[in-house]
Amino acid sequence: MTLAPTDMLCFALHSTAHAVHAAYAPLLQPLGLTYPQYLVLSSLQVLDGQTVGQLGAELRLESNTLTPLLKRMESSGWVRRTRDGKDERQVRVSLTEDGHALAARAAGVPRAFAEKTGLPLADLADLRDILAALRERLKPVKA
Amino acid sequence: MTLAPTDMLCFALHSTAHAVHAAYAPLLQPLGLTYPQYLVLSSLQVLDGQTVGQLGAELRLESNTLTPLLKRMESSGWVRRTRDGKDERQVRVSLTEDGHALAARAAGVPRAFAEKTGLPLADLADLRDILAALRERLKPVKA
DNA sequence: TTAAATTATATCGTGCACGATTTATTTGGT
DNA sequence: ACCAAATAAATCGTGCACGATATAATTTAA
Repeated sequence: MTLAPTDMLCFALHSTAHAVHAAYAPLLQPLGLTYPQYLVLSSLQVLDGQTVGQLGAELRLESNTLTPLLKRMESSGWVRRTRDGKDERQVRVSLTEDGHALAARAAGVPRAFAEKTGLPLADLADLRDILAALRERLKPVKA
Repeated sequence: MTLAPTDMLCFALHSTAHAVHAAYAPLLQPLGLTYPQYLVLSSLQVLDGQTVGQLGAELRLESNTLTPLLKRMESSGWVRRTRDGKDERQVRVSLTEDGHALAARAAGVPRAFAEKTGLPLADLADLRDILAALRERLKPVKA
C-alpha cells in the first residue's frame, strides 16, 4: 500500500519549506539577497569573521555549497574572504560596510514573515523547537 | 537586533527538510531514485496517468521543474509521457511495468524513515498536519 | 469564423545542494 | 626531521527549483 505524498511527513516538510522560501522571496528580493545568502548574512551579523567551516556547521552546508555562494556575496560587495593568518587552510568571512548596512535593512524580515503566517509568535517558536529536535534526531551535530 | 539562524523558524524548516532529505537518500539511492522522483512515483502509484499539471498541483512543482525530471524518469524506463488525445496540450504520465515494480520496492520507505526518527507515528502525523496547515496559510492551493 | 485571450507544457538562465575528488596546509608519530 | 594522516577549502558533475519567456493547442468573443 503506497502512501500518497499528501500523507507523508517528509512531503509536508519539503513543501512547507518551499512555501516559506517563497514567502521570504518578496522580502529578500528588494535587498538583492537569496534565502541562503540571508542566512549567511544573519549569522555573520551575530558573529563576524567566522570561517567557512563554522558557517557550514551552523547552517548545515558544505564548502561545495558555501564557497560559490560566498564568492557571489563577495562580488556583490557584502563580505570579504581572507585566509586566516594562523592557519592558512581556513578562510575567514567578514562583513563589509555594505554588508553591515544590508544586514541592518534585513533585520525586520523575520517579523514580517511571522506576520504573514498570522500565527502567534509562541506557536511559531514551538514549531521551531519541534523541528530542531527532529533534525537533531536525524542528523546530530558531530560531537 | 538580528536573529541568529538557529533562532529562526524558517531555518528550522529549511535545515530539517534537508536532514529528512539526507535520511531518505540511503533508502532511495539503492533504488536509483532521487527524492522528488520518489514523490512522483508515489503519486502515480496512487493515481496513474496524471497530467504534468495535476502532478504539479499535488507536489507544488512547476513544469520547468517537472518536465526535465519526468524526462529523466522516462529515460530510466519508469514512466511513459504521452500527449492527451482529447487535449493535445496536456501530457499524461503513466508508470511502465518497471515503474510499477519500482514503486512496489519503494513501498516500505516511509515506514523505514519513521523508524529512523524514533518517534511515535502519531507524533509524526501531528507534525505533518501542523506543517500542512502552515503551508496552506502561506500558499493556498488556488481555488 | 477568425483574431485575441487563455491554458499546458517546454526551454533558458541562475542559484542551491550534494557526492566525489583535489589541493594546500597542519598535525602527529616514529 | 620526516613522512603519513588529518583537516580546510575549492572544484567538478548532476539534479532540483524558480523566474521569465516561448510555443502550441484550445477556448472565447467580436
